Amino acid sequence: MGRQPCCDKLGVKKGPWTAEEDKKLINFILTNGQCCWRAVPKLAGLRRCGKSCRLRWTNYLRPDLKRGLLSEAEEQLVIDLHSRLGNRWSKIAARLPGRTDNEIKNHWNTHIKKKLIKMGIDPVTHEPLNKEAKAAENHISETDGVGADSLEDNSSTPTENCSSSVGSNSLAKFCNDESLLSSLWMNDEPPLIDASWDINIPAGGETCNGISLPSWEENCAWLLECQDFGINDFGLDCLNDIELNTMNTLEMGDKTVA
DNA sequence: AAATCCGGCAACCGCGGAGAT
DNA sequence: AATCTCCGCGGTTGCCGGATT
Repeated sequence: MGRQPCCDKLGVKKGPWTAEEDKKLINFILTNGQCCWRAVPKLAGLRRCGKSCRLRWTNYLRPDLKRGLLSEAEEQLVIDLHSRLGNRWSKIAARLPGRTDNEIKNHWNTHIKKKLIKMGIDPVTHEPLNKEAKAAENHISETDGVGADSLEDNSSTPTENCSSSVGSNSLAKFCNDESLLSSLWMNDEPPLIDASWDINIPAGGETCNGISLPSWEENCAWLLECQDFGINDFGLDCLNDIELNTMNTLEMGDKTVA
């Protein structure tokens, strides 16, 4: 049907985002919330395509993002979810507060995959590698059903699924964490964080599934540190009082810490 | 110290789904 | 029902920094 490009390629900037662009995007989203991404670049004064803005926001600028390496618990959760959902990174990410699909995907490809292979587990099927080889020898196509679609079927309990698919003690241990897993599999919809993110910033230090959520202040602190610009540099003249107070508090807090 | 290699991660690309018309 | 538009997802690419030679 001849799909149109997502944006006018002419005059659209690509590549790494600058601090200035980040400022503009943050400023715009905080002021207006997330609206039509296609319109964002124009309204925010950015020479980017809407898609790029959305990606930058969701993967990097969102204040509810956690930064840093995945914890052991998170990693195990990713492994377990992957064994059920396959490469549905967004679904997996929805169950890990403060993590993005891109982050999880990258972590999977760079760390977890290797880890599993080292442990003798096939990162695709989550079956022991030697068993896989055997199955391949016999041209058994049983594993066809282990893909993502079959995983949609939540008829089996988490523990059943775990014990059958894993040769890893640590993963099995993790799967026995009933409180965590039950909350994950109570229903098809993920708890808490699947709802689209909006400007309702948590007060801070909350937890979800035993995994601590970063506070708005922590995230902003990270942002401000990394971008190496202060609140006043943001040019957030249009922020409302609450937002400005929050950020000012943060800035003061940073100074006391430092 | 310089060159090369390699791993990690941010960002891009293209496709499919969903809603609107 | 067909078409259009937008959004979100997953795969892939390419850059950057650290490790190694």
